[in-house]
Amino acid sequence: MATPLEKARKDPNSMKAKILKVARRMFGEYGYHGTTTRMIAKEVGIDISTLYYHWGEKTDLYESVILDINNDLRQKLDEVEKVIHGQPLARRLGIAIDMVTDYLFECPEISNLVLFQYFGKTRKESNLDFHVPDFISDIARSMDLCKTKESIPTSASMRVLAMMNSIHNFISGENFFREMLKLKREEYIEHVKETLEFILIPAFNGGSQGQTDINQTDIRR
Amino acid sequence: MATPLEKARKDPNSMKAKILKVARRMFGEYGYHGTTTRMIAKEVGIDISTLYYHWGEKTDLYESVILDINNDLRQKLDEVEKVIHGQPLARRLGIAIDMVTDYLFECPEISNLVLFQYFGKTRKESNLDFHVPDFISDIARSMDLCKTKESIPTSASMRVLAMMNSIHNFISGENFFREMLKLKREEYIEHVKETLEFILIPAFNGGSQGQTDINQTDIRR
DNA sequence: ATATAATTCCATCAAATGATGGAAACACAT
DNA sequence: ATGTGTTTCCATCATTTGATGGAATTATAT
Repeated sequence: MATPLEKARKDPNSMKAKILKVARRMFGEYGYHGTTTRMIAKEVGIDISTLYYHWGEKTDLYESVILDINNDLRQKLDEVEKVIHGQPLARRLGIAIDMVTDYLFECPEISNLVLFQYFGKTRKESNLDFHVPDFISDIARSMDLCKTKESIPTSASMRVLAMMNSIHNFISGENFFREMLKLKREEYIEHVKETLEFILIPAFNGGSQGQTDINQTDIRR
Repeated sequence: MATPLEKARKDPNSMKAKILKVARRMFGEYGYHGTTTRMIAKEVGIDISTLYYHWGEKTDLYESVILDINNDLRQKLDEVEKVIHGQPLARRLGIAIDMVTDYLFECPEISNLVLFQYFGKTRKESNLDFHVPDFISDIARSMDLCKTKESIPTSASMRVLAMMNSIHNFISGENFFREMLKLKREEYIEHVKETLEFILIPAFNGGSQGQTDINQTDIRR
């Protein structure tokens, strides 16, 4: 109950929670430098100083936003893991894509912020942790990419990153891609799921079957 | 020979070209709002007003940067297409991944800016075109996803986007991912190629072979 | 009802930022 | 050398932006 973030999470009707919610969306849309404290305050309908009263500096608010969405995503992935546990791999993947995609389309700011974290720089470097997120190892294990949660091969981490990013890309890029392809929201979502299944399932579900006669070096040279 | 961009491309030693080069990198790293005209000018080693003299408003410079990287990327993809033409599909993919990845690791600002275009918003909306880039249809045809360049199925466009974005992700995310996985640059690049092959080749190279007994609805339900 | 603490807003600051006018410096043809 | 057009920099503006002090308001406990 110490930090503002914990207070916000405890009472979703509190002003802290309202601000956090708006801040998530705004930072997600415009990035750190693209979002001003005034934009957030205006959107919430409060004075800018009220925002500072609750969250302190802009960097602190941003940091809380990052912690918050990481927490939400983690929770969702745990939930998914419980549902797919014990199923055969292809089915696990299919369900996971379905659930995660639906969830992220409801909270697109999560994908936005995750990608900003990965690809963007801030003028003043932040001191947020750079360590391999827990959920990456969890997913890796869930995808049969490794046995124990402790020793994850690098290639397994890379594959999980590729998978997660593919999903985030389509969520974050909805505005751009959907306009480009002239699709309605529902159509787009359906196409996203179809595409993700097309790309991901063969790879993780024994994709080598289709090309056993071609070795790696041969492919590139 | 009319626009500043054309002048800059004509003479790579001109001040316009120098500024453009730095602007590409900076906008790529920090995004539109994260980059100030002063940052660019300082990095070039000129006064800020010299920058304005050559490129006008910040938005104009940014627009030129976007046009420039799209042009470069397009050119590279044409080059790749010529090399892989006529090869069997798996090999085409392998070579394309290899070449494109190498190129983008040399010009990571291209990936950065492409992703910013897709995922980020600017406070004032830009008037840059939203149409399906030509190269998407070219790639689609090259991957046997459609017959003619004119009628591209939506799913084909989606698959091409998924493929391109997967590559961009690893380029743009190098700082974050490489630090996270404690890899040297060369190791990282090699892992990226391996991962991209792992993910992409099975899907486009008849990935259905491994799961012909599982129909779509079955996978998700 | 009154005292105390928590919350909100108004006014304001200092620094950062986009942008420009005009003087100096430079290039170069005649 | 002189004149012309180009390029560069210095000084300066108006806005925007992050941030804060302090008064006013509201909630809460006694």
